[in-house]
Amino acid sequence: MNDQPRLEDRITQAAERLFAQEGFAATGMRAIAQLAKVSIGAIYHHFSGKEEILEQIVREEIERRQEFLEGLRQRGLPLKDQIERLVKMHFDLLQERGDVARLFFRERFDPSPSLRVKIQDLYGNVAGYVAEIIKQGITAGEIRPCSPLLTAYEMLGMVEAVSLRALGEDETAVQFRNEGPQELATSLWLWLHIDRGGEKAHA
Amino acid sequence: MNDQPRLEDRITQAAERLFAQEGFAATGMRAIAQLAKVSIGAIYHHFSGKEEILEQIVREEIERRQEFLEGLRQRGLPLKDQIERLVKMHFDLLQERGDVARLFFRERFDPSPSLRVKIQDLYGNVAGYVAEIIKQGITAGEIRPCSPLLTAYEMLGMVEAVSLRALGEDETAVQFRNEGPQELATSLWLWLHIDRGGEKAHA
Amino acid sequence: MNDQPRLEDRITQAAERLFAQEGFAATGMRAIAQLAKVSIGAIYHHFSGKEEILEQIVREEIERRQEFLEGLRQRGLPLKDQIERLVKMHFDLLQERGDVARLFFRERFDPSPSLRVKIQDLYGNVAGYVAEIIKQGITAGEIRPCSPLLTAYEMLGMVEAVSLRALGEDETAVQFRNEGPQELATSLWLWLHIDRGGEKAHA
Amino acid sequence: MNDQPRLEDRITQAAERLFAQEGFAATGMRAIAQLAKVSIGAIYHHFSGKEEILEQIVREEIERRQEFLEGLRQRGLPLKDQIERLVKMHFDLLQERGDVARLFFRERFDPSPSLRVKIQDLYGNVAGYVAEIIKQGITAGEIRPCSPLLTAYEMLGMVEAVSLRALGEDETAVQFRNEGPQELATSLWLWLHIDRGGEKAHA
DNA sequence: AATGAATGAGGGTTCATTCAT
DNA sequence: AATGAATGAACCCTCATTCAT
Repeated sequence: MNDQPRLEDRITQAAERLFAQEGFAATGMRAIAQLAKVSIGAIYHHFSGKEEILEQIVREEIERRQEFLEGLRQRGLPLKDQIERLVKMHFDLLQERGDVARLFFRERFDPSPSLRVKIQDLYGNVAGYVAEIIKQGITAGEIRPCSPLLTAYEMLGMVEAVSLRALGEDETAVQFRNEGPQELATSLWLWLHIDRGGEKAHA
Repeated sequence: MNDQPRLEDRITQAAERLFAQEGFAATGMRAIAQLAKVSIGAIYHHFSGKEEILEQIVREEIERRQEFLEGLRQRGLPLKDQIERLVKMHFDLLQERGDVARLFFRERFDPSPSLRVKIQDLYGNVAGYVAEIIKQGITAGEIRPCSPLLTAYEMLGMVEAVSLRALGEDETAVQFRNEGPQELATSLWLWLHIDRGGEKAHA
Repeated sequence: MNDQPRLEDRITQAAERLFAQEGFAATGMRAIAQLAKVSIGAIYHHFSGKEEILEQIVREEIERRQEFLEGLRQRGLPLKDQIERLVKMHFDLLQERGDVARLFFRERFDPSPSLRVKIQDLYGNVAGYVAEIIKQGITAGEIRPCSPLLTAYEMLGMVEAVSLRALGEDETAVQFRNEGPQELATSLWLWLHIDRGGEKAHA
Repeated sequence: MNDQPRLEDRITQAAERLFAQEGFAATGMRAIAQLAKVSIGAIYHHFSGKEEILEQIVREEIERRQEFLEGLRQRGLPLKDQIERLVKMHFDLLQERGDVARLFFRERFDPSPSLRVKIQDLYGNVAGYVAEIIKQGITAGEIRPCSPLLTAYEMLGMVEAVSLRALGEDETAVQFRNEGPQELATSLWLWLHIDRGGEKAHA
């Protein structure tokens, strides 16, 4: 029975998949128990209820992204590269963990406050980090003056909209998947940075 | 008995509010009936089921936006003004019809295909229209060459991200509500248009 | 709109078909209204409810059979022929009006007393008539002494069991349909009549 | 809590009674739960739905009768005794398990195929067994040549018709209950067997 | 720690019937 | 006579959760 990771992880992994595929509301505890090969009772030994499972998933995802962002920050890369990587992170996460990404997009507007707040925390967290980058860019004279946080939301919104549209299998999705990351990175840089020393911004 | 709008409208209005506040899945027919002051049976007399109520809400919203977009197109405004108005439309819709907006943002990623498809249709519809504007701008030499559809999604994503963050009552939300529309319009124009005749784009 | 028989008949005909095909409980008033091309309200103008429609169907069927039995009685046929015709009547009714026959077999045991009583009346009526024939046969010395009513039920049971098994489309049903009437008539006569004057009963 | 039989049996017993008294379609799960003194949920814990309860009832009844028939066959009784006991079995089952008998008679013609097929299986099973007895009787020269299956249906039909009429409390029912079994056994034997060696069949 | 039988409120939907028109 | 919108109780079933084992 221990041929798998810890029982708690089996539960969150099963739940993650089902929440994303079927929806949080539509996923039953029985389904989670079945997929995790665990008894229903066992779930309630580790979690106080369905919502707590989701909370744990969110918490783990927050940590995962924070680690990524922290790593990015510490590398001291040029601004342009940092932006490029941020964009890439979104696309990669959507490919590797598309289920959970979709789950987040959906539950971000969940009516249950406790849940929504946690997911929006994650979002605010990422936005805050991006805003920080922008602020530094402004200070360094690389980015045109603007409201860092507002601009961060704009950036994230752009990336998300394209990423999400890239999820399907239709022609547009495929195109977006192929061209999206590069196009986004170029667009963003073009939009943010200050054209110095006569270089043509739109060259 | 006719001191209220048509029964069908009372139902959709009640459903709209509840779907947005509680979620589509979490909203019961009984709750809709109660809020609409209608018997459950009456709902089924006008709609084949819960999903059809949502369909109607979506359909109406599509029509509402299409009318707006059509009106915008026919006015023959300068490109910059069109974009400004598009942005404003989003913000206004979020204030006047915040419920339905939230509903759409949430259910856009619902796993139930019938639901998702309907809402994504609305989104694709708007995106298509924006892409059309962009294409015309490119032809007219006012907008830098780019993939119109991808850029449309970027635009909509930017506006949405800011609009959504502007929904709450915290300090940031208030700020976004005040500065957002103008900032977005400026940003977008700055980002899209071609700097001609020696004007400084970032002046 | 009067391109059909009386509205009342349209209703009973539609109901008859649906009751037989779908079951009494499973048939909705809306379905009857639809098939009869009549409004629901109109049905309630002519019948007090669903049960009364069934009652009317039963009543009509009772009359139909009573007419047949009355006609048979008045013809003064030899006993053997009367039995032959009784058997044939069952088979014919099952072919021509199989729906309603099945309906009767089913609802004969319906829990609703008012309904059951009516259908059992029909059955008792037919049994009484058959018992009468048997009694006359005994008096005439053509039929062996026996309890006429009990024997009548035995006879009807035999015929019914074979008729019902003959309803399907499987091999056995087809065989029963082909051989049943003759075999039943022969069997019955063999079973009932007194072997007089040295004729071989089992010849 | 275990002062009663197994919960599953309580459910089938309650359902059996209600199905018979009220009809399968007219019996609600709530009523079953109430009579069985069980929660609705518990029913669904043991059965996949209402139909499965019926299935189980049918299955048990099939087994009960098969055991009886198997026991009868293995006793190696004279043919006449076997028939006598078959008839008696029907009457006894109608007294001891009148509910389920009525249930079967009614639902045998239910339009829902899944239901009908299950019950007709039971019937075909019994008929097949009776046909087997008849076939052996023919081979042994004790029964006149005939189509065994058709004759089996005739036999069962006779017995059933009398049994059913014997169910009520009116005068005829009482009479049938008293005289029926003997009269049926005598009739059947008279009808089936070959008069050998000059005995008078109708003596 | 782990099980899974049991709970019963609530899910969406259908129904026979009523009644204003 | 005829309509069909409206009613709300009842339908079968699923749910998250509890608890004796």
